[in-house]
Amino acid sequence: MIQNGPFQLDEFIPYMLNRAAETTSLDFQKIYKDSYGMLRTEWRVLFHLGRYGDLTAKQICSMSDIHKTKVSRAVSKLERQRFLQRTEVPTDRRHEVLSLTKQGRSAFDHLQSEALKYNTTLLERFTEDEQVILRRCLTELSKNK
Amino acid sequence: MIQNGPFQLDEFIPYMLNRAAETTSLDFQKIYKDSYGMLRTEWRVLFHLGRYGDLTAKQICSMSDIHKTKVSRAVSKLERQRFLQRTEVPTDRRHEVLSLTKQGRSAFDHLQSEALKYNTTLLERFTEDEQVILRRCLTELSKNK
DNA sequence: CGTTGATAGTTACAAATGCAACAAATATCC
DNA sequence: GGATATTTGTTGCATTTGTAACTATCAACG
Repeated sequence: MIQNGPFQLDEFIPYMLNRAAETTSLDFQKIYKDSYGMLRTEWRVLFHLGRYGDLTAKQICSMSDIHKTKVSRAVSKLERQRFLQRTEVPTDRRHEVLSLTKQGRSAFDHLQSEALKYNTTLLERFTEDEQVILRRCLTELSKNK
Repeated sequence: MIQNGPFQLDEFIPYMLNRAAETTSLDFQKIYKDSYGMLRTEWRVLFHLGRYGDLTAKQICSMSDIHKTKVSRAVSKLERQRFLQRTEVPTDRRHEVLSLTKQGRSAFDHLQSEALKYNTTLLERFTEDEQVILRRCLTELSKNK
């Protein structure tokens, strides 16, 4: 009952990307969810702060393309759980610089090493050349033309 | 304030996959949302039926890894909008075979050609070899180990 | 100044989702 | 046959999300 034509659903790139993203994200989610009760957005905010240093919410939004309401809520929860703290910028009180607490830094260090391990298991199925191409394609596809 | 070490957040595969998936899915979503008021899951269910012919909800779940409650709700809405119809299987009345109506087939034909066009614009940035590798990687990464 | 417009971030409300419990039909095993 | 388990699909409820409206601060321009 397979239809004819050149197009195949299983080769539709947005669909393939979604499946791969869901499979790998849900898999890795177990780690930060079980260890720290974090949701995906919280993990990403933590990771941006750990990776790039202190940032404002706005900067995280721009870098990640996560919507500002999601970032706002993730920041609130991470603050409540003492993973980060806010500091008002005196020169412009609309901004708040976010920085990891000691506890947040420790969680990041742990999760970063877990992420590294997980990334390695994902990539070891591919050759070095394939890994380079995959990364290039994904970076390209993330750009909104 | 960039940290040291081999690992880079922007090379974390689940993160890169999610960004690429969101960018492309939201982009293509405009088409089926504006034309038919469909949500992502509804579009996917429609596409499975159009591509693979009549299926039960269970089969769609297995093929797509979409949760059965999401499929159940998408099927209800597609039925309400007359894009598909259910037929009880006499030999096993737990199953219901889903099939596209004339209207559902017409929507599928339209959206399939739009999807083909969109897919082409996504892939034309890459060489033939890169496309093959990308597809292989995504298929591989969709498997749960 | 003072009005207007832009920016950072929060919140209210409706919609979508995930989980667990559920109903109904069938399969299994004694 | 009959108790129990399994499968298919739906529903209730709590959580998460998206949109739009909102507050508060700053910028621009007369």
